[in-house]
Amino acid sequence: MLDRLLSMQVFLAVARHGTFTAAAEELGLSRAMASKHLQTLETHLGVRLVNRTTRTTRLTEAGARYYEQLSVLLTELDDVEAGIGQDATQVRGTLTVAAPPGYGATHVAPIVGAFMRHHPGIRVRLVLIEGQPDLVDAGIDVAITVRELADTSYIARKLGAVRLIVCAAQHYLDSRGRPRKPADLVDHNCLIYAETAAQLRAEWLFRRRGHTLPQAVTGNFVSNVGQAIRELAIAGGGVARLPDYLVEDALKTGELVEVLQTFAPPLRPVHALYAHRDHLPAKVLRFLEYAADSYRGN
Amino acid sequence: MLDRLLSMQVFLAVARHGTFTAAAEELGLSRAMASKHLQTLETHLGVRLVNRTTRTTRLTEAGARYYEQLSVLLTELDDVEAGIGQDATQVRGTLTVAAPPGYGATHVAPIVGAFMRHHPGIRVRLVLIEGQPDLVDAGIDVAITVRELADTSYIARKLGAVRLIVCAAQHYLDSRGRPRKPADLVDHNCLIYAETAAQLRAEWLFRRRGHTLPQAVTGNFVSNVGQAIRELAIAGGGVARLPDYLVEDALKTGELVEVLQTFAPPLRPVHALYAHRDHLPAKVLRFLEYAADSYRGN
DNA sequence: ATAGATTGTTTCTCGTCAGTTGACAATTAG
DNA sequence: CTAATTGTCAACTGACGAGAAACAATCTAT
Repeated sequence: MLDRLLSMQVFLAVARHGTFTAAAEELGLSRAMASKHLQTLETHLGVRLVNRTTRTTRLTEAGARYYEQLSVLLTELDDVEAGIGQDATQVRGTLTVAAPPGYGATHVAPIVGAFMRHHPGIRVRLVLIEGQPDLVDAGIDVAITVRELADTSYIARKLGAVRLIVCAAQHYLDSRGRPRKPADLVDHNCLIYAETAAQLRAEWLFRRRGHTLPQAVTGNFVSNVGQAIRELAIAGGGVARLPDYLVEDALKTGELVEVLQTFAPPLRPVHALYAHRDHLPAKVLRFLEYAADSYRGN
Repeated sequence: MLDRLLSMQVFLAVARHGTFTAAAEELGLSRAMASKHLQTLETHLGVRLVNRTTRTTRLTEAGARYYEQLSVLLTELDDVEAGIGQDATQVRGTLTVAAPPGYGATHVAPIVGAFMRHHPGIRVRLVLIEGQPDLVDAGIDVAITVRELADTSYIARKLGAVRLIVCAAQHYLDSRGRPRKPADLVDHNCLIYAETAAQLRAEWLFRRRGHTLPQAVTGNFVSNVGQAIRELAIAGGGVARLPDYLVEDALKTGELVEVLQTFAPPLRPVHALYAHRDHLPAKVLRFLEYAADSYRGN
């Protein structure tokens, strides 16, 4: 089957030039193929479109009508394709970014805001959500995560890392004692962050003599909301392990005090996740670049 | 290259059904081909149109916009094609018929008129012209001829025949004598019909003992307009050989008298000529049938 | 848990058809 | 008359469209 769209273009070219040879040349075809295309089109429609002798071509009545209607339709189609194609080169439309609530509000939102100032036409939907949603289902273009990568098929681009800080309120430490080494945590009430909040135990990683070793901890509280853990820790509820962005204010004001700093737990990576890498629209590509630059620049 | 139009239809079907399998089934393709079509389309546009996992499909922003615009364009295209296709089945538009002036006015015009009464929507342009014009150049759908077929590439359909009548005015015969056999014509002033009016001589065919024999004739008048020859003959200008439809009135009134009737010259065929036989519009097909029926019925 | 069903994609193979080339018939120009 | 140009037809060939089967991912059901 010949490409019907090409057949139509052949017809339009023949109608415009009045000759198969010129039409074929314009479209980069041989005369023979131009002839075949028109014949196919006529058979498809069941109507002769062009009366032709060896020296003359002339549109039939049906051909003239077809020409008028088809030429506007095909130019409209070109316009549509050109308009759609701009998504590949121009930042426009709505960009949907997902991020964890705390980190999103403090770190992602400023980046998004600056990105929007650079691209006035863009609209952004910032979704603050715990856990790792299905990007396609939720219509998310880019998801920012601050956890180790799960086993997904998403594409990940590393943006930076956050430090996990073990900390507690000063008055909690005064009453319960300050841990000096990771093993001391077994005597403390540890506030645990967990996605599936079924267990009241966890393993926190610490660096010791060049090795990363897990330390089992338990406590009376578990949550998938980091801010809840922070508030509980400030209230003296126990020892928390939280990312720096959640606690840096509290550390400055003295509401929380860092402990076990010399056993610096490994950095937790910040990734941008997206569902695929084919034909990404410009809004996504540019935002990924902008976010990466922001992390490098800070 | 995959058929781009089909790729678009695949995209629309996927958008509508939300699944490749259903879309492929609707279009009679395999899942594999549906997938390829969409990929090709996305590559062509440079934009991803459908985000898909193994269980979910969801239009991207560009895809949603493309769907809206494309669906109306493709239905418009269908409408156009359906409208054009009607030329193959419905009698409509303008039918251009060519005929010799005399014969056209007396015989073709009535047929055309009856045809128009049967098809109220049709418009007819009846071109009365001597000679044999280029059908394509002149935009003629059907040409009626009353001559032997020239060596053309046109398609001919025989409609009937006219009798060539040799005749003269009575007072001419009284003064110059009445021819009794074809050879007697050499003593008469013969009025000659000729397309290319260069020669004052011609050969008229007569039937004699089962054979058709030419008789050379000459005279002082030649024309490519039959009616002019008739008027000159009525005025006593000489012997004319004219088709029956031109002289039947004059024969009834006695203005002209037939001679050499027993040597009945061969019938001259009436043909309908048209330029091609592929994809004839209904207006032409039906008119050809109608004209043939009219000749058979009379 | 485990197996089965269904999704979209990939890989591979095969047969066909799109497209070039070259000749042909018809026509015009010079 | 020759030369050039028209659209079309016929033959050839290489690429690519299309189906089958395997695969990876996911949901359902037992």
